[in-house]
Amino acid sequence: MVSCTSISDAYPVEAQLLRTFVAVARLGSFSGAAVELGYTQAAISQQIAALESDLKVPLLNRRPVSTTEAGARLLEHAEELLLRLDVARADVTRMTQPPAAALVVGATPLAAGSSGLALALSALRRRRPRLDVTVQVGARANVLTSVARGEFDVGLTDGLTAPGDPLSEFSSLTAVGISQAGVAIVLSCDHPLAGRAGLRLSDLADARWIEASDVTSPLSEIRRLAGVDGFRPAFRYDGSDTMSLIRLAAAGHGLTLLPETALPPTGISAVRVTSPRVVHRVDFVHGSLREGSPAAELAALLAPRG
Amino acid sequence: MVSCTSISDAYPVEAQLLRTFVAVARLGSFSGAAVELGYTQAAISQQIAALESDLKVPLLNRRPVSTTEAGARLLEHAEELLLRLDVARADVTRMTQPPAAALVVGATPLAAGSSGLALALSALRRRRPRLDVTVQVGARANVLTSVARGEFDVGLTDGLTAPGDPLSEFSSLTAVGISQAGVAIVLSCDHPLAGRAGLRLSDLADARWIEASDVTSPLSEIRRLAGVDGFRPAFRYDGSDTMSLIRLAAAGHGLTLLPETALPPTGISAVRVTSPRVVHRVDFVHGSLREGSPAAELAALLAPRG
DNA sequence: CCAAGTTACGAGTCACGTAAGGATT
DNA sequence: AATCCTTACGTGACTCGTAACTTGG
Repeated sequence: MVSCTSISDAYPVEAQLLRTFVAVARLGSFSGAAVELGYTQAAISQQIAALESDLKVPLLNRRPVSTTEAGARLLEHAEELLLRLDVARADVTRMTQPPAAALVVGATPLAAGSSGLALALSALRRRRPRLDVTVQVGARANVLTSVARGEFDVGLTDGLTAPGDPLSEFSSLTAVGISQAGVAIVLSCDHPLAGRAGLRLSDLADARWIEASDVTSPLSEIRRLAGVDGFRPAFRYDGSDTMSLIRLAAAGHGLTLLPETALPPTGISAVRVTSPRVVHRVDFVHGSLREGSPAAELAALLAPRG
Repeated sequence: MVSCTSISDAYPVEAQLLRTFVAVARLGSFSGAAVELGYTQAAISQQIAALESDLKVPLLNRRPVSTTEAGARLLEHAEELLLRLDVARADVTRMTQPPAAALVVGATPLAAGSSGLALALSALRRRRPRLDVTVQVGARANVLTSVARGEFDVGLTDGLTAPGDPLSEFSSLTAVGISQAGVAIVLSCDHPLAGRAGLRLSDLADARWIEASDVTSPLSEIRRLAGVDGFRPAFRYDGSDTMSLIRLAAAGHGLTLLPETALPPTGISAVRVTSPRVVHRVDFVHGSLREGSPAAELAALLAPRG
C-alpha cells in the first residue's frame, strides 16, 4: 500500500470525431457518412484516421467497411456518449426558454397505437384545454435521439422483451414501461394455421416473413428471441403504417408479428404466440422533466397504468 | 398524429470546452483552471465564452466565480460525460495491450483498510503467485477517474449511506457494495461522552469537529445526513493516513466519524452512532472486466462477502 | 490599487477541400 | 472500368498567447 499521486494528461478524443465514426459505422460507408454530415469524403477519411491514430487501434475494416472488435466497443460507448451530449445541451438550453406552452410527443407507430396514449392525452387536454399537443411518429432511433435533443418533450417506444425486463439501454434517458401485451402472428384467412389457439414461434422459422422494421421488430430480433435460425425476409415493407402492414399480411404476402393490442377487433385472422414467452412493451422515455410541465403531467397520467 | 421526418443539425459542443468548464467550475477560478490545464488565463476565458455563446446561456457568474443554474446543470452532465469518455478510451485502448500481467487496485484510505481487501488479495496471490499486485491509495475522486481511465484496473471507494442504498452515481462505471459497517465517533478519553454505548449525531452538531475530507466523509456530508446545521470544522487534517487522524481525535483536537472496522481494537475511546441509521459502505468499482483477467478474479473474490 | 477576467490582435496550427493516387470488385 | 478509400497539398479558419484594457473588492 503506497500513497497516491494523482496523474492527469492530455485528452484529445473530441466529440466530432465520434460523430463521424458513428455515422461511418452505421452507414458502412465513408462517402455515405460524408453526405450525411456535409463533409467531403476525404475529410471523413482524415477524421477516422485521426481517431485511429489517437487511440492507436484500427477501428474500421475497409472495403467493405465494418467495425473491428475495438471499433464495435467504441461504437457502443460513442452512441451513448453522443446521446448524452444531446441531453446535456437540451437540458441546459431549455433553461433559457419559457416554460413550454406546447407538448411534443414522439412515438413509434405501435407505441402510438397501443398503450393508453390517446386516453392519457384526452385527460391531459381536458385539464389543459389550451395546450398545443403534437404527436410525431417515427422510427425508434429517431424518437430516442429527438427526445435526447429536446425536440420532443417525451417519447413512446415499443419493442419485444422477455416478461422479466431489463431494457434501459440508454443511461442518459429515463425509460418506464407503461404497458405490456401479448403478441400474435397475422395470417391470411386461408393459412393452414389460421384458427389455432396458439403457436410456437420456432415452428414458423421457415415461413415467408415480412420485414417491416419501421413498424414492428426487425426479423433479426425475432430470430434472436426464438432462438433458432430462419425468419428470412420474403417481402419488405418500408412504410410506417400499421394498417397497411396488417393488410399485406392478411393478403398472404408473408407473416408479421404484432402486439395483440394493435390488431383490429374483427376481420383479421391472427394467432397468439405462446412460446417463447415474449411480451410487447411500450416504454415512456424522457430526459429531465420540469416540475409542472405538460410533459411531467403526461408522465403522471401514463405511469400508473399496467 | 402526423408522420414523421427526421431532423438533424450541426452540433458544436466539443469535449475540450467541457473539460475546461468543469475545471473552472470545480476550482472556482479561471486562472486556476488555466494552470491546471496548461493554458493561459485568456484561453480559458475564450473557451468559456465559446461554450456560453454556443449554448446561449451564461454558465458562470464571475467575480467570484460560481455556476449559474444552467451551469450547475451542465456540470452534472459534463462530469459524467468526461468520465465516460475516459472509459471509452480505456476500454478501446486496452484491446491492443497484452492481457495484463499486473493488477493495479485503487482505493480510498478507509476502503483499503476495512473490507476484505487484504484477505481477498491474499487469496488471489495464492492462486496466482506470480501476479504483480499494486494498491494505490488516493482520494475518492481520483480513484474513480483513474479507474475510468484504466490506470487502475479496479477501485474501492467508501462513503456513508443510509442502509437502503442507491449510490450508483456514475452510470459509466459499475459499482457493487462489498461491505458495510456501523460508524463511530472517536473521542478523547476524558471526553464527557466517552464510555457511552451510543449517541445521536445531531447532539454533536455544536462540538469541535475535524475536517479530514481526504480520509473520511467531509463535514458537509455529515451535516446532510444528520439533518441539522452545525458540524463546523475546528481543525483541518489534510493527510490521508487514518491512524494519524485517530490520534488527533483521541488527543482532543476534535471529533471525527469513522467506520467501526477502521478503529484499532484497543486504546481508543469511541462511541457508536445510533441515530441516524447510517452505515459506512465500501464499493467495488470497475469498468468492463475482461474474462479471466486478474481484475475479474478479484471481483469474484470480493463479491460474495457481506 | 491589486487581483482577476475580458478584449484585441497577430501568429501558428489544424482541418477542410481539391485533386491525384491506389486498391478492390 | 468503376467505385471507394487514401494521400498530398494549398488555403482558410480557428484557437492560442501576448498584451492592453476593464471591473470589482
